[in-house]
Amino acid sequence: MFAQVPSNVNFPSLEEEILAFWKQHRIYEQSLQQRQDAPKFVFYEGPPTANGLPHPGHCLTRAIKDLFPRYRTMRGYRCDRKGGWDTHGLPVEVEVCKELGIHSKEEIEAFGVEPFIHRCQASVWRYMKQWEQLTERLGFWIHLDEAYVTYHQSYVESVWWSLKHLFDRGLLYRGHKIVWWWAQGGTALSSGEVGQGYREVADPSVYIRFPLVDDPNTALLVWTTTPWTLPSNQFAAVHPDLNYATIVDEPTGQRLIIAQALVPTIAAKVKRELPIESVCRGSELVGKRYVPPFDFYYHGDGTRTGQLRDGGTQAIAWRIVPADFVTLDSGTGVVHQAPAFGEVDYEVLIDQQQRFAEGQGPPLICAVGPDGKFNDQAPEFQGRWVKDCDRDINRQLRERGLLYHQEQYLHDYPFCWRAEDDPLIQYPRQSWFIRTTAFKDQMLANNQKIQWLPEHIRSGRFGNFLETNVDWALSRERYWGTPLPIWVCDQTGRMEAVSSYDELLSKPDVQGVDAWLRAKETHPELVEDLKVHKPYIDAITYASPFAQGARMQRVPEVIDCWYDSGAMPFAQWGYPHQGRESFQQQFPADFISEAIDQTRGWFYSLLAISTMLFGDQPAGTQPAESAQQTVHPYPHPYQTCIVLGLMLAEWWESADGKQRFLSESDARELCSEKTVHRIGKMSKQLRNYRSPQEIFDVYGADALRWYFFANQAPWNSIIYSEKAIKESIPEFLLRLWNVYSFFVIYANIDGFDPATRLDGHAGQLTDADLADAAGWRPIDQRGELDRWITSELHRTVQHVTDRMDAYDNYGACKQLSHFVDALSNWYVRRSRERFWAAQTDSPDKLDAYWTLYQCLLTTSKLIAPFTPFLAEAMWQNLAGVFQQRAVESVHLCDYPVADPAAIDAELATQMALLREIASSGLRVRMENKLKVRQPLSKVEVILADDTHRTWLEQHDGLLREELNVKQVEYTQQADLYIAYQIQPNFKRLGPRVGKRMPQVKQALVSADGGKLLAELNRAGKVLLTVQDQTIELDSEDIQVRLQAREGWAAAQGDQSVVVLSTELTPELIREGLIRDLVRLVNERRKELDCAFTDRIRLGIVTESVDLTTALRENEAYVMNETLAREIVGSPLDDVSSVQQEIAKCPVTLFVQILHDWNDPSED
RNA sequence: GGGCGCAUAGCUCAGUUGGUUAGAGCGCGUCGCUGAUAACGACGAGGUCCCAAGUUCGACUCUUGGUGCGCCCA
Repeated sequence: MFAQVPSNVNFPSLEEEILAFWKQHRIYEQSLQQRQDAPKFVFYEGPPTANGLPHPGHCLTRAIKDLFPRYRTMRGYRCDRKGGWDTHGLPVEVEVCKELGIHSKEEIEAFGVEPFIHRCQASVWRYMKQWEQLTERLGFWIHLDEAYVTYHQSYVESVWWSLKHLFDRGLLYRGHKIVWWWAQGGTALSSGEVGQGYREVADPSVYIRFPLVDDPNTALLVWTTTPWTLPSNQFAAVHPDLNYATIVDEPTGQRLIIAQALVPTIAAKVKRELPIESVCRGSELVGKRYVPPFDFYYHGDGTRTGQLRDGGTQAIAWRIVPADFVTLDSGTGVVHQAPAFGEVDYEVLIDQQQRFAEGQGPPLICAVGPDGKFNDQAPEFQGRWVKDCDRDINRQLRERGLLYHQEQYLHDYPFCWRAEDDPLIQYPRQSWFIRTTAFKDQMLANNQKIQWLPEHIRSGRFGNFLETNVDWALSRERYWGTPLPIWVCDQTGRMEAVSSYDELLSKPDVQGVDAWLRAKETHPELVEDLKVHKPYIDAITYASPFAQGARMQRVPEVIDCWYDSGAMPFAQWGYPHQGRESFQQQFPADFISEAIDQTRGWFYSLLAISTMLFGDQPAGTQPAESAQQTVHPYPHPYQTCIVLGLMLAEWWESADGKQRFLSESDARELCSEKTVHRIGKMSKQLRNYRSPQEIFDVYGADALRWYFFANQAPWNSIIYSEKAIKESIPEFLLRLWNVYSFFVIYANIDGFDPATRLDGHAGQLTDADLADAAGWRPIDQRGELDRWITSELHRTVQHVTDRMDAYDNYGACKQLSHFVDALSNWYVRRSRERFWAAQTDSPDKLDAYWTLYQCLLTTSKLIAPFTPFLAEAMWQNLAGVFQQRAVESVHLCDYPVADPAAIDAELATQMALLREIASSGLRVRMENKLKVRQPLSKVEVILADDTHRTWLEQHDGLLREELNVKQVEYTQQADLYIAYQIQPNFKRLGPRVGKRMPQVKQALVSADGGKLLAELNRAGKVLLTVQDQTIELDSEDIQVRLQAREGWAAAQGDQSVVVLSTELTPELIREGLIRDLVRLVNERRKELDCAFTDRIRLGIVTESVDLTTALRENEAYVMNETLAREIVGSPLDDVSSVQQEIAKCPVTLFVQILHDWNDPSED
């Protein structure tokens, strides 16, 4: 016997039971164990950070990350799933700072770097519990207890190894980077932080004259909103392809050079005519020298020249340079360049430097200190905050006649998000870079080979990003991160990289290890991993190999935590210091997935690091002896990447936006005014989404998973809609559950127990496993309906595996839904009579049970990767009857394989046609208000073609039942009911008739369809004359449409027209009354909570003669349908009655349950 | 400002190498079914397939140019 299935199933509590079962029986571990020697399917976990709470977006990534490994495991692969945690970086530091109530780096240093990083290390585990709970509850199978952790010593040392590798090959170098700098706090801000702090402010907008050296009465006119950068001016940039005008400023007689297109704009600003004297191309201006507004640098270097690489000499600075970024959107078309304070300006400087021989080019000049105050190179302003000097600078320029025009300029400018009054400035900082640009071609080649989903990522967002690659700015001037493993000689400045802690300790005359030892003594609880972190690692010095008596000291920086995560393919194993074999086996990954925001994050860091370490090397790079690597063929380190869309929140808010509701019904109930439906970003502050835990508790993890998988392609953005999640229950989960429950109810009633019908091993309960069971017949011996649903099942298996092999979960889910619908709404619906049949062991009934049983077992395997809980619940019961003889869990089964022999395409077509006819029939009934309970004498069907007619005639039993008619006739007199409309088969004829298509169409449509078809049937072809040319058409060249004629109770489908006989005889009417009666009695049975098998006594009191007659004629039928042992025409004593109406006549029903009836064999 | 993506029913989305009647689910309405039943079925209303031009016998689909929205980057 199967366990009873509750009809009001509670999925969340069911799931909790399944979780306990998996844990107790170690199903996940077993699923790996039994694939011990199978081919690998490699999955990489993109590490989340556990110092924030998991939110719904993480559920999506974790669900997708679970789906494909589960699927591949069932398909016969071994898929190890090692977890991972990202633990370094600024967000962790910020969290700790919040906790301590401090902000700036000074405050951190005052607090002490040592206790600070202790807190960072503790903080990264703050929400560990919640993450573990979410992971488990969602059904995400992954080894969290063996997860890699980016701060672990072994991980850090792997990263060190890779950096040493790059350093030794000259790919890791020190340079400058222009950063958004919080001068008061002494720190750079990430772009995210900068983005938070934009505010609209009014800045001075000034137009300054830069007189030409050769022609002091002519000046470049430049525009800036940051006068304080003028003392650090190095160049003026023009666009080489723009036209520049020399204009005369009449009051002074001075000439000015500006972009020709901007002359009217400038003229409007100064409110006077600016006559153009001459025009030239920007390229003609390039190289001209000018006098900068301040001579802090100019007085020493103004005439200095340097050797150019391709011969000749040139002034190192204060001349016009070409630049493509110059636009006509604002300013004058001549752009002031202060490379210290702007990224593009800095690139101009680098370009210029590269034109000169080594050491001859322009240096970076910068009159401002890291504190944001002018330094000693601008003595006049020294010690003053730069922004405070704007006014004085302007006044001075005006006095010197250089300020041509001044106004106010409103624009967005970033301020520090932690100190609102502090404007940020762009500022050059020394930084370490990885020369990724040298690998651009290799990265592009690697990228070409990656299977991106969606595909456009390859040449789109990701490809473009690679095309515009700039060197990776690796270092961070922070505290909690992987320390940059480079030690520098305090005398020569020469450097070397170190690849492990042991290597460091083996250096000559190592000192400073005691810093860690002392810390460990005072805090024995400190984890050993901290010794490779700041400040302990900074304390370690050793004797320099470069100079006698010199010491090697580590550089102060830590690295970008994106590098950590990108190093995970090898660092998760501690490679190459350990885990060499694991790395070899688990590289590259077959599959990874994250959301689209990782394009420039993890997807890039993985690809860049892997390409540099394990890819082809660009010509000219020196292989490092220390790290000979095997070159792996592309793609690596991942072959397939699903790029998930963003997850959005849905909520309702009041017109003023003050009240927010998470569901429409709440909004209606709780808000008096009209509410607005909103879709937007998830926001912790707005609290515009429910926590995943709430969703699990109310709807369950399967509902959430199915919603994610089945509702849209994964790369589309997805709305975290509670309503839609809720709806996935009736749409799929409950529909399948009902079929399953139906099966169990009747199997138990009839005592259909597969376990008693089969001896020995039952295994995975495949067709082959069940073939020896008593009463089991091969599919081809079963009835049409059984063969049809089996064919549908195998077709579904085929399509689902095809889709899943292509990483298309959405397509796979559609197939699954379609199958469950067919199973529920056609197979079970049309088979009900067979399950109710009295004889419990007729071959037909057993066929029905075996067929449905096998469909359900296979479905539970098919859905196992998608909705693992429901799949397991079904398996535990359906296979559970075999106890130890069957596989313990559906997740230990192989994924079903389609048997092509079981797929019957013709039968599928025929059944589809049958369903179309049934559907049309129901429609005619409705249009003519003939309810289905009223039997009708006849339905006539006209087919568009006769191919399947014989089959249909043989299977009209289904139609008779479904449509409740006595007779189905495939009529010969089609012309009476329908007209044929002939259309060309455009796809087929298009290439043949081309431009004549409109005429062909006209000819066909206006022809007599009936005649044309008759001719076609007779001769196999017809001739059509169009524009004096004859075209021969065969039956495939045309499409036939049927059109029901007016005046009949008819409905048309694609392939058929159904005509209903609406004539009602008294006999038919009486039969209809009986069907009504049966329904009312059964409704009463239900009210009385009858068991399915309870027998009753029935009393019927009515004055309707028709009904009484009908009852007399159909007594046996009524008794059978209602399980009545006796029917009387009078009230039953002590039995409560119900008052009903049949055909507008009052009827009183008495239903008495016969509890003493206990012999099921009697019927 | 640049890159990428999206735009189809009230909502969320499909739409397969261009083929002439553009679909699904939900929602809404009507009707029906009823021992799977807090399910289910049928039908209906609802579409300038964002706009414009082009290519073509034929464009939701291809090309170009716009408009709007989103994301990433500046």
